[in-house]
Amino acid sequence: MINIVLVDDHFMVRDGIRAILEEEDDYQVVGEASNGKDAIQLVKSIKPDIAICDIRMPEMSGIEMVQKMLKKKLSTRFVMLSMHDSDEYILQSINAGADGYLLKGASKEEFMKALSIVSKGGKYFSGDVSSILVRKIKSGDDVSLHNTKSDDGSVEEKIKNPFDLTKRENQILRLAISGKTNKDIAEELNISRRTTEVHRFNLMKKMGVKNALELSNKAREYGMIS
Amino acid sequence: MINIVLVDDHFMVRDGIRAILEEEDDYQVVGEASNGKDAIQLVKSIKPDIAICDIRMPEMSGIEMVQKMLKKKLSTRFVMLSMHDSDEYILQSINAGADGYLLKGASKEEFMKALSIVSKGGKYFSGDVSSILVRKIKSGDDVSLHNTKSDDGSVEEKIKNPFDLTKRENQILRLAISGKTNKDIAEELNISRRTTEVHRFNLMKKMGVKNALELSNKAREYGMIS
DNA sequence: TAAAAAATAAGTATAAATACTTAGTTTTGA
DNA sequence: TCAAAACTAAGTATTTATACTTATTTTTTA
Repeated sequence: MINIVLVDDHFMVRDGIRAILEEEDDYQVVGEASNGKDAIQLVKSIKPDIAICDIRMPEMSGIEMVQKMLKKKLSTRFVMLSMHDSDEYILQSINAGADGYLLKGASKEEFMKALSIVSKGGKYFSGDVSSILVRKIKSGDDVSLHNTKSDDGSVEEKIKNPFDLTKRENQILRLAISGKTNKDIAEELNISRRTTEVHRFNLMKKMGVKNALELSNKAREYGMIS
Repeated sequence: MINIVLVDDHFMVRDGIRAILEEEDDYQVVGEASNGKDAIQLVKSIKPDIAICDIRMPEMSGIEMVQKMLKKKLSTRFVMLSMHDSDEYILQSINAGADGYLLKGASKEEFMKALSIVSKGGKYFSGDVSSILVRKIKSGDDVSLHNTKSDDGSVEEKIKNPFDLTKRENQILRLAISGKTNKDIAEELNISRRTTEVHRFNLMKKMGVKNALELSNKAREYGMIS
């Protein structure tokens, strides 16, 4: 019997997965959580074989959650669920140490296959993940698969911040994306307009974009906002 | 017995709702569809009491679907499901003629309450809908609750196009939002940069925004893109 | 506490966006 | 078919963004 915990803020999704798993003899749902914090407590106490986790959740993302849990060296394996077939989510999930990545629109068959593989110690990532990895590696990005265990806490920062933006840059990114001009931002942060311009220039360079719209789109693509 | 059809591209959500409804004696799921086109055929042929529809779906949005179906004067009532607590989705749903609006994160209790009300001929909209309506009305927006039945096909246009943008303006909106400059757009469309500028100026005025980022944000907010 | 990183802000230039107006041409729908 | 709407594109002016560099001060952290 494989024990499973469900982590998703949408009860309908949890119920859906539960319904599927209840039809299977080898699996049982032993717990549910609707947010990352509860999930951490739950997984620590009941130590399921697999935790199926939504990526986008209020407060703490599924990816953050997985990282935090893997630091605790639990035997639980993590399968991420996502609405989005996003390169970056898949990469972040791999880097965070997840053992699987599934789209919510996946078929029941794919879903069960993934659970079967992961429960046996394998890894399953939906979509054409290998092509994503190849593309990323070709583009020169460092797709290091060093699973967690970084002796410092730097991974955490990295995940939320794929481009190594500083605190100020992040702040200005958000304001810029909301439609504020450098002048507006400068006033809001009580700094010079020129300073704002420099921060914006730097963060755009870091993210490899050439105007504010691309910045907005890339930030969205990489899940850096909302 | 209340017959229900589920329309959602995520099978897990469909299964979740099915699981909830199977616990209830008064409800039964008589059909499922994963896209708008299939749903229209399904609803036409089996005429359920209620169709529970996701808003965001590939090809045809749930809102579009509801409009098309209401033109056919079916007795089926529509409850919209959405991940987003968006003013505009709620308004669009009301305008399209939906009888209910629920968030996917709603509790089982709220969900059942909504179905009960709608099945009895009432309307249920989750969240503080009244405050949204008040706010919209105060802001001078025309929140006309004329349910469908417009003798012409104009409603359809309106829903997708809350700001009465022309075809060209819409085209340029999309390109502008993707990060293209007026020059890029002009080249792509084989028109003068000045023409592009005019179109952009006009559409920004129509949408009441003062820069490209606000344009992007508003277009997203109003579900005009992806 | 010294070195690295981050934040600050100026200079200089160019490109692009924004804010309109006017006006000719083409499409379209009643 | 003919008026309205849409598309086209020019003029003019101002503001803002982009693309850097250099350099000082402040904050972090090893």
